[in-house]
Amino acid sequence: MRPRLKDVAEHAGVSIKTVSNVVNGYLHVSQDTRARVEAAIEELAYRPNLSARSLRQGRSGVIALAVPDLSIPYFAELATRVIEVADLRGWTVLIDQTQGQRAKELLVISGIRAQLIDGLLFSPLALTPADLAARTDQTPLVLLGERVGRSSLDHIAVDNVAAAHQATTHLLSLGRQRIAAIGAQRAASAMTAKQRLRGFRAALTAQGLTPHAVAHVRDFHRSDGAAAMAQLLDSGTPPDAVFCFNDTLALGALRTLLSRGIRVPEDVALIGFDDIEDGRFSTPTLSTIAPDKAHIADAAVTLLTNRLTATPGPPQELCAPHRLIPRETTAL
Amino acid sequence: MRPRLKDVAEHAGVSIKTVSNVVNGYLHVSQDTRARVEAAIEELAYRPNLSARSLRQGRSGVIALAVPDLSIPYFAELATRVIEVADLRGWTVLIDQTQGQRAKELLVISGIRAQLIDGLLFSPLALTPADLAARTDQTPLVLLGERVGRSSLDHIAVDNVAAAHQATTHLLSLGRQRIAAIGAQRAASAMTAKQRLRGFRAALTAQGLTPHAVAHVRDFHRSDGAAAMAQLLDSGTPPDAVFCFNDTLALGALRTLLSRGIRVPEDVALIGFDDIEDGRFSTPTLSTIAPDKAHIADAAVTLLTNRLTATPGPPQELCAPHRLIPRETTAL
DNA sequence: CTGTTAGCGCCTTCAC
DNA sequence: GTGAAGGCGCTAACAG
Repeated sequence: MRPRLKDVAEHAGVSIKTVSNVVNGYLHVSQDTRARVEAAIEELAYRPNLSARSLRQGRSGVIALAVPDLSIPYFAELATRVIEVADLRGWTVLIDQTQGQRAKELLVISGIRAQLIDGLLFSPLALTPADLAARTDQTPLVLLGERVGRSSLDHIAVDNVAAAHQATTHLLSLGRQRIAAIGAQRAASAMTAKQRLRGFRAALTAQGLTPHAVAHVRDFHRSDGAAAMAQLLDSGTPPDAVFCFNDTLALGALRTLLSRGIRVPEDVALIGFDDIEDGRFSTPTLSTIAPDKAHIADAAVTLLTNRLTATPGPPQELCAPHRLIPRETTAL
Repeated sequence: MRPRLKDVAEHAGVSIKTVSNVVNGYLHVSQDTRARVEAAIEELAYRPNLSARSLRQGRSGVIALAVPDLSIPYFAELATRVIEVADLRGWTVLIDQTQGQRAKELLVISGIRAQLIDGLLFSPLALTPADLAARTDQTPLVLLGERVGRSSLDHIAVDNVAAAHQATTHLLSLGRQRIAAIGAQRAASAMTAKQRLRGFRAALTAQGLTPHAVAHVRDFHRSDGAAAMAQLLDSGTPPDAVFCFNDTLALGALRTLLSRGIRVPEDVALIGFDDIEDGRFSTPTLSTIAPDKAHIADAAVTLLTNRLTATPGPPQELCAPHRLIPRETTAL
């Protein structure tokens, strides 16, 4: 049996409360008593029962991070940051993977982890505004990535329209004219793809151009990018530049181009989005838009912390910085 | 205030026990009563308090997965699998990142999460056998990856020596003679590197050869692989084949080779270890040893589940399957 | 500065 | 098939 507070108290010859005071770092304990209690804790290898503490205090110190899939580099890198930041602030992070499936995403916001988690960081893919609006669970929630409709929820994301505009403008600055996009999605909930597509179109329109082509994908995976690029190449005039809506799509597209002997960037320039580690070591290295992931993670945890401690205020919509990182796939 | 079991009971006009029976799916509840209770649960949006349940039952349904860093693709892919498998068996997974730092790894096995987690899956990097032997916490623990000394702990890993032998033999089968390794590590705790080095040496010795070179690295990151390859190329005769102790090292090495105009595999053949997604889309695609990650994740969760439910038996040492996947970096 | 008491919400035991 | 009572281990409130 694990030792309890009571056991430590008996062992040290003090009351339960005193042990509790020592464990929780309260000040008003004499040097001598403290030392005796600490010795008893050490000797019995006492560890506080976090379930009991959580029940008593009404908070567990655990938050959940719900993402589509950790094997997607962007989410893995984001999770890394979130866990780091959370750890610094004394939170423990539990991970839920939704695979972007609406059923699983609904479960995540249904309060399935009631009183196990104090708050939830959530990057939804399939939820509709109605789904979020219909939520009854009261667990504080912060959305990462696109706002899902006009939800009145805390939220942190990059400005996708502006970033996509910037990526496209970068391709235009190379003198390219036949600019295609890879990554459009038909689902009504695919806000990220829609916003990046909007920025892409706007940048072209500003120069009096129209998209050379817009390839749709199912997911943002390498294989989708590879297939989409193959399709672009097989149907009519090839593009001379492509904006891929994320880096994994771009790396898949790059693979297709190189395997067909098409030179990058000479024949086709390429830019992605996310700045994942892979793109810094591909050949050629991948130009990209880098969202400030550390900022996103930090802001997300901060928003949640505020919801849990500060007075309730209106939902916050924060915008994380991003920057263009030109690399070899757009080097002249 | 969140509704409690008692509130639901009053609302439905039954006792607490009956509601509890419904919530926990017990059978002996009449159809009618069950329906009334379910309606009340729905109406009040009742969710069981998991902290209270956990305190009462002595188990939380949460396990921890402790890995060095989720932004390392191998661990991200492993975590994905672990979370999936755990979810299927009703476990929730919480992640601890150690950065391979001994202090953090010690914290992980110190029982810091006592009674919050029911068990721990742990992939240590820096711990010594003595550290593990000195552990006092009783939380069931399963080690992933190399055995740390002769610890009597549950454990699942691939046979690194055999796998490294196989990778090296594959390079030899191409007729290469000047075969180098990248990934040796000096730390006494670096069991993975030591075992792969052993398999590498053994395969060469079996053919009457000696290593052309053995490059040491600090971490198994792309940048370490790139730097190590640069060093190999700058010091004497270049190798004609290289076994990198993991895929990220190999992708870093590949970057260095290609950026110097060295042809892969014509001039230098390359093989990695882990079979991460990136290697399937690099140009050229990366030959590798693929550990069966799904098997590892499944076995790990199974070992832990057994510890938590079955009678205590001797620690199990399981070996996960692996296979050689030849791709373009070793294609003749 | 230290001790006592009550109760967080749930599930299990024992009645009925 | 359902109801009542007690306690899991902890901390807050209140004494002393």
